[in-house]
Order: sequence, then C-alpha cells, then structure tokens
Amino acid sequence: MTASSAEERLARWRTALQAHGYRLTAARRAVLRVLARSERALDATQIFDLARRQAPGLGLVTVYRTLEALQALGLVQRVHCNTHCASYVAAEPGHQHLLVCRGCGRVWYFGGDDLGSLMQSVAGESGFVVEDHWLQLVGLCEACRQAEQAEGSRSGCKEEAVK
Amino acid sequence: MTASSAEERLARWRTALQAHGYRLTAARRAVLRVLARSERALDATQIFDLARRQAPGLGLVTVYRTLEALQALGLVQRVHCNTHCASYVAAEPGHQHLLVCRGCGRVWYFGGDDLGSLMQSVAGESGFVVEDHWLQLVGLCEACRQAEQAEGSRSGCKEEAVK
DNA sequence: CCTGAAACTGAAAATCGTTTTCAATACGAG
DNA sequence: CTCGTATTGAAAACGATTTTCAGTTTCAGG
Ligand SMILES: [Mn+2]
Ligand SMILES: [Mn+2]
Ligand SMILES: [Zn+2]
Ligand SMILES: [Zn+2]
Repeated sequence: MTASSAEERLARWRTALQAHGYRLTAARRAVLRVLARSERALDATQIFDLARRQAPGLGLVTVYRTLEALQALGLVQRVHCNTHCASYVAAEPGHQHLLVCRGCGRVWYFGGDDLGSLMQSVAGESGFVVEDHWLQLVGLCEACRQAEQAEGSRSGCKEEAVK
Repeated sequence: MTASSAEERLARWRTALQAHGYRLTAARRAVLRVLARSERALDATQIFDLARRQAPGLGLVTVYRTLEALQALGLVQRVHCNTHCASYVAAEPGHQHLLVCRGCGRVWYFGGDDLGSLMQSVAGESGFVVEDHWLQLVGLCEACRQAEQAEGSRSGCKEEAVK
C-alpha cells in the first residue's frame, strides 16, 4: 500500500530541502530518517525518542523545527484524530487520502476517490463553492483484525510497539 | 442548511444532560445557549467571552468542563482545520459531515455521501476493514464569495464579527 | 416549602506541548 | 580552508488545558 519506499522518500526529502536552502545536519538527518521510515504517524516526542538513538545530543526543539520545514515543503502532513492532532506522516506526492488502522496506527494511502458529484450537489443547493476536501478512513488492517480474532481468551495487546 | 433550530437544540441538550445526571446551572446554561445558537465553530475562549455576557461570574474552567460533557454525550463535535483543532460546533443527530466556509467560518451540515464503493475498493485490495470515515469540505459560502468579488478595490475584511 | 448529599463552581496553581531567545557551533559555497 | 549564515540545544517564556480545593448550588426526597 505504501507507495514510496523509505529510501526513495529519504532521497527525495534531502534533495528538496537542499534545493530550498536548508542545510543537511546530523540532527536533521536523524529526524528525516525516522519519519521517512515510519509506517505510522508520529508526534514530536515520538520522533524525538526514536531519532535520539541515532543522534544522541538531539534536542526536541530541532524536531519541531524540522517538522516545520518538512511541512512547509509539503513533504509531510498532519494526521488528525479524535484525541490530539499533532502527529505527522510522510505525504505521498499528488492528491491522496489516508487510511489509518485504529489497532496499530499504521497509515496507508489511497486516491481515486470521486467526490465530484457530491461536491456539485452540495454546491448546487446553496451558493457554496467547495474548494477543498478532506477525507480519512479509519479501520482495522489485516494483521490487527486477525489479532482481534485470537482475542477473547487472552487480554491481547493489539498495539504494536513503535519500532 | 442548518437542520435544527437553536431552540430545538437547546431543549434537546438540556434534556439529554439532565437524563444523564448532569445538573442545569446558570453557568452551564449560558455555555449551552452560546453554542446552540452559534452558526460557526467556537473554541473555549470564544465561548467564554460570549457566555460571560449572560453569566458574569463565569469561569473559563466551566466552559471546558461543559464542553467535555457535551462531547461525551455526542451533542457537539470538534471541527478540525489546518491550524488549531480546538473548536466545537453542535452535532446534528445521525450521520453527517461538515461544510466549513473559510471566509466567515460558518458551518453547514450534509449527509447523503456515498462512500460505500470507495470503501469497498479500499477494503478489497488489502485485508483492511473500514469502520469509520471522516469527511469535511472547505469552501466559500454565497455571501463570502460575493464579498470577495467586491474586493480588489478595498482591503475588505471578509471575516464577519462573531455575533 | 426545608434538608442534605452530591454535583458544580471559580480562583489559583500545576501541567502540558510548543515557541522564543540566545550564545555557541556546524554547514557548505566559494 | 575561510567565512557568512543557517542551525544547534538549553533555558526561559508562553498559551492552552487540567487539577486542586474550599465554598456554593442543585435537586431529589421528606
Ligand atoms: Mn480526494
Ligand atoms: Mn458519510
Ligand atoms: Zn493495524
Ligand atoms: Zn484535527
């Protein structure tokens, strides 16, 4: 499901950052690596904890600043949910939406949604002009669904550890 | 577009709260009134400022607490956006989605979206089971679109004051 | 009407996530 | 290698939300 490989993304991101005058520092590279390789949306603290393993002196501030840069270039996108809306995931190029597993938190991408007729009907009634739409699906992935099957007997922890 | 009238909502909310053991205090009533009558999503501080006119001694804490109660009963819903996701709007009963005007912030409700086929195709490819979906449209309402027309000459403030 | 238990209140303090400030450091074009 | 500038992390500042707490109010029951 995940369209780009982590290494592809990483290369793309590095190029994009440099092309826009950003410098490639060790701290920044560690953050990029974590985010590019993650299958799930991560918030600043989670990125911090993971990236710190590769870049010991890393500061949480730098995570925030790198996220800001990546977002400005459209390389990552925020993932909203019922609780906090402060997690980020790699953005695939082009128009796409997210599919989030409520079990493991992993994220898939999909496009090919046709909301054209819906938007027209909405616009038709009132004088409203729809400029943007925002769609997110939540469900259970194959793995988590099977894990939920084998539940009942055990108090299974369906949340997989973050790498 | 707005399905229920403000007074309908207010009555419904009061009943629901009392049915669940919540008490109807002056402070709480003021918050309810503001939210039930608002055409746009409001955050805690905006509710506080509006409700304080009717309930002078009102504390911001009570606004938070009332929002929590309303949300627990599914009477209000959070509105997400690019910036902060801390605004709330009355939730219409049943499945529906939001249409938000980026000009004035007013909110409309709509249903009748058919995402069944989309969800099936997503589910078909992987073993994913879609359990919920979440859709929000952003655009310009009739009034704000016209106001934007008459712009160009003036530096028109398209944001209408909050009641 | 009273009464009392429990829910509710607002002020203040605590806490959380994020941003700003700043002096020291590292990047990378030349 | 050199230098101008972007970047760094620590600490302080910040805004939004939550917790604590002692006094107040609601409302079911008598
Ligand atoms: Mn789409
Ligand atoms: Mn729907
Ligand atoms: Zn899963
Ligand atoms: Zn959100």
